[in-house]
Amino acid sequence: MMEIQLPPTQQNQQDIDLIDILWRQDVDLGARREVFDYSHRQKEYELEKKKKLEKERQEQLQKEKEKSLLARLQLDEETGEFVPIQPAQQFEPEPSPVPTEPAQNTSISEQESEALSFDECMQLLADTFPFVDDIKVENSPVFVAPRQTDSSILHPTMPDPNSMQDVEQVWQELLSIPELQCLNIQSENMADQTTTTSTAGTDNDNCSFFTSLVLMDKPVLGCSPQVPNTFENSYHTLVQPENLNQIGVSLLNTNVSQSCDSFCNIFYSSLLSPENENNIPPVNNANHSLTGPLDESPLKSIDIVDLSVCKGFEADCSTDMSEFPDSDSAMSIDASPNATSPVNSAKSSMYGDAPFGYSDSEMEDMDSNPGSVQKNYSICPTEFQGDAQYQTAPSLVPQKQTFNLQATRSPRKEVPASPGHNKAPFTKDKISSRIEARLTRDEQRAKALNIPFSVEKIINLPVDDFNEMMSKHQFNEAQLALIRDIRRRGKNKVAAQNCRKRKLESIVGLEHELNQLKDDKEKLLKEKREYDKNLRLIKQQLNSLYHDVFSMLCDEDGKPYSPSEYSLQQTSDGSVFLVPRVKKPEIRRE
DNA sequence: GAGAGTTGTCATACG
DNA sequence: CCCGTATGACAACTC
Repeated sequence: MMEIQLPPTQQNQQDIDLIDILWRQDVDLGARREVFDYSHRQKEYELEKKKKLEKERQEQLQKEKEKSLLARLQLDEETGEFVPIQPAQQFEPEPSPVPTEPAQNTSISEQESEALSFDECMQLLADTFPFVDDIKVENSPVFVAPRQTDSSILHPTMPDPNSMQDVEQVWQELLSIPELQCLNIQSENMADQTTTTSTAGTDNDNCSFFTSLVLMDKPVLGCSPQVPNTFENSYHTLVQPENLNQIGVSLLNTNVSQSCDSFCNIFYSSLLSPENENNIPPVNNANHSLTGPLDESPLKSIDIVDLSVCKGFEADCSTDMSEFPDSDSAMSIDASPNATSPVNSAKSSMYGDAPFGYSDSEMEDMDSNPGSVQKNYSICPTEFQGDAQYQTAPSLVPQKQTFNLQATRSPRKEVPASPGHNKAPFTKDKISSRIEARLTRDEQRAKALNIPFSVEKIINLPVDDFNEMMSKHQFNEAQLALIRDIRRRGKNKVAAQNCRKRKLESIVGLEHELNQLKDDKEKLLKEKREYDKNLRLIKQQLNSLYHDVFSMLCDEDGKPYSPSEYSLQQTSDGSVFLVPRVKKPEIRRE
């Protein structure tokens, strides 16, 4: 299609005629008149421009999110990874976001003003965060405040596939925020509380915030049809602090959809809370409303877990580890775990501490006894926060069970993925743990013992260089044993590989040789057959020649010689004689 | 679930 | 004696 770009000022009658002519030419091809309409295309161009702007806004917002996320992280010097700042550091014990004022003090007008501020908030959100608007308006009726909804503020439009993708992306990012992931743990604690404080201990109770969030990813998904009603009914009353307090309780006793409902309630109540109401900068407020109220109690809950479970865990670890048998290696020693590198802190994980004093073979024991080790991991969600965190309560997070199954199926790969650093559940950690899972066992062991060389170096350096390198560092006996074992195993591994390669090559060579010999044999047999054939032919010819010659011979009487009585014989000099046949056997018999 | 192939490891022999 | 290498045997894992 031809491109005609004329500013309206120059669009004179001649141009319009030209457009008409062109349109008539192209109308057979299905072109519509609008194609040639400058204003129409101008509109399209503006629409595209708008879309672009929206996209840019989204990207900017994502960047801001990442920034705020990074601000909440600190660099783990040991691993070089970013881990969330400890809850104790990051989250000062601040008053609950839930207002403590009695509900009766809140007048209807105040509620309305709050509702208006909510609308303002929504307006600001809609302006700065259009796809959030989409989420709220299109996907979740929960977010439409039914009584105060102003259609001019919330524009319900048909879901755009692109915006839907953006929505999913946003939710995934939300889920990757450590604080939100902590919701999982919080919900577990809630579930624990449920089992201890209430009698409702069904599976439904195990629905977690995490689940809610995941469900929000879909038809906001998991929210039951009653959600809008629930929200509608409780929208005003939710603003009251006592109801906010009840949210937690309702969470404990609800099923998945109800939990989702509660999450929505909390989400919105956080928007409505006075704390958030005061500082309204749109984007920040949006972020804060997502992370703020959600990240406090969960992390407090984690602390409780830290204090209760992990201490026991550490004790368990120490006893368990000390019970591990000594190495199978002759070079291994029974150095005590106390003789460890100062690098290890008291909080380092079992894999960080325990291996000292245990050679690689013990590590293998651990590898091969996932039950003895991984069980311990699984009871400490905050200390060991690789993928195993989800093992803490499989029933709580059913969608993770497939992963757990896989993890138990190949414990070898999984155990090493337990770096033992104090990490928060964070997507990045998951990735890194998966990367670690690809490390060889020796690499994992070397890492666990803080050996400063790469396994590759340990194995491949020449003896002199290796000894020189070793002399530059001070190692305890466990480390020395491990390094020697790594070198021995590495060398042997390569040797075995070479051996197999040679064996295969030898087999291939022998097969090749065998085939060649078979070919040769075939060739020789063929040749022999040829020779035999020729020989037979020559014999026949010779025989006929003999008879011809013999028949031409006559005695003195002109009679032919009888072949039975005479034969022709040739001497070495080529002369031929007629020799009478001597019946030797008869003579001998006589 | 059985079976073949692959890989890592160990034990042992040898140079 | 130590070290590296070669190789058979075994176990774990994968397909």
